Amino acid sequence: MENNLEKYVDVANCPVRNVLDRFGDKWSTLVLLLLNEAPVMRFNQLHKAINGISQKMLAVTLKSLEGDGLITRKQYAEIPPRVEYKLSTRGASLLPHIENLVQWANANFDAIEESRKAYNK
Amino acid sequence: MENNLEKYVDVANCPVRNVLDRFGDKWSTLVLLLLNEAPVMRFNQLHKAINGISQKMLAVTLKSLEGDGLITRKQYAEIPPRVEYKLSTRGASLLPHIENLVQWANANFDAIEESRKAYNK
DNA sequence: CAGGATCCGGGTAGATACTG
DNA sequence: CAGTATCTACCCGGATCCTG
Repeated sequence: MENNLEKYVDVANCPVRNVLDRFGDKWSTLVLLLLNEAPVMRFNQLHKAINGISQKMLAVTLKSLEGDGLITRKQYAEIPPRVEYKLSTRGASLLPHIENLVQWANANFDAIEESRKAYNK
Repeated sequence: MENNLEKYVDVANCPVRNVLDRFGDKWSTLVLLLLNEAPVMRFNQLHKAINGISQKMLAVTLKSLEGDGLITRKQYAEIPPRVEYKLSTRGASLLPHIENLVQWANANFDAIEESRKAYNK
């Protein structure tokens, strides 16, 4: 049993953590879910759709997702510039799992809220 | 379509985010995965098993998980004190989804690493 | 339009010391 | 053993301004 747990022990080098950290951040899942609803989206479209995100964080998030190959970025040589983001195959393969979590969260939200209240009372 | 996205828009009041934030943190998933491997675990057992976590953060994480009803805490009136943590039914219902993510992460880790290298070059 | 650069404040994790 | 208390440092995110 002790050995069984070793695989989780080394947080720094854990591949799971390394990957999960990416969409455990504040905005990544949101972007992925949005890109799953539309075929492509532009920067400002995402910016408007995600209430509260700053330009900076959207840019950072998109870069991170692009760097991981979860989304693709297509830039058109036009003026004004146009950039389209879409889910990659890899990103699409991740999405069902995220949606499962979303469903679980929705299904358990009320109960969890009650637990929290009872706990903090 | 615009309306379709509204549900993700309000980050502050989003139930999904509200729930996902809890185990999107640094340690929660790790604790849940560990508690899934053993029937019960004590504080120091977890502390040793999770390399790098501080007492404080373990305590905070356990409280949060207990507050959400994902784990249960059982304290024995002994000296020295003994406290056992175990997965609750609710926590157990969440775990399959986490494990799916873990599998996905493991399956895609190498490819993602390559993407990152290529991207940062 | 799609970002980049910079500056700044607050929260959060970590270290350390202490306790029932 | 199983935590709490306090203090500090750092990082992340937001705001603002600027640009190809």
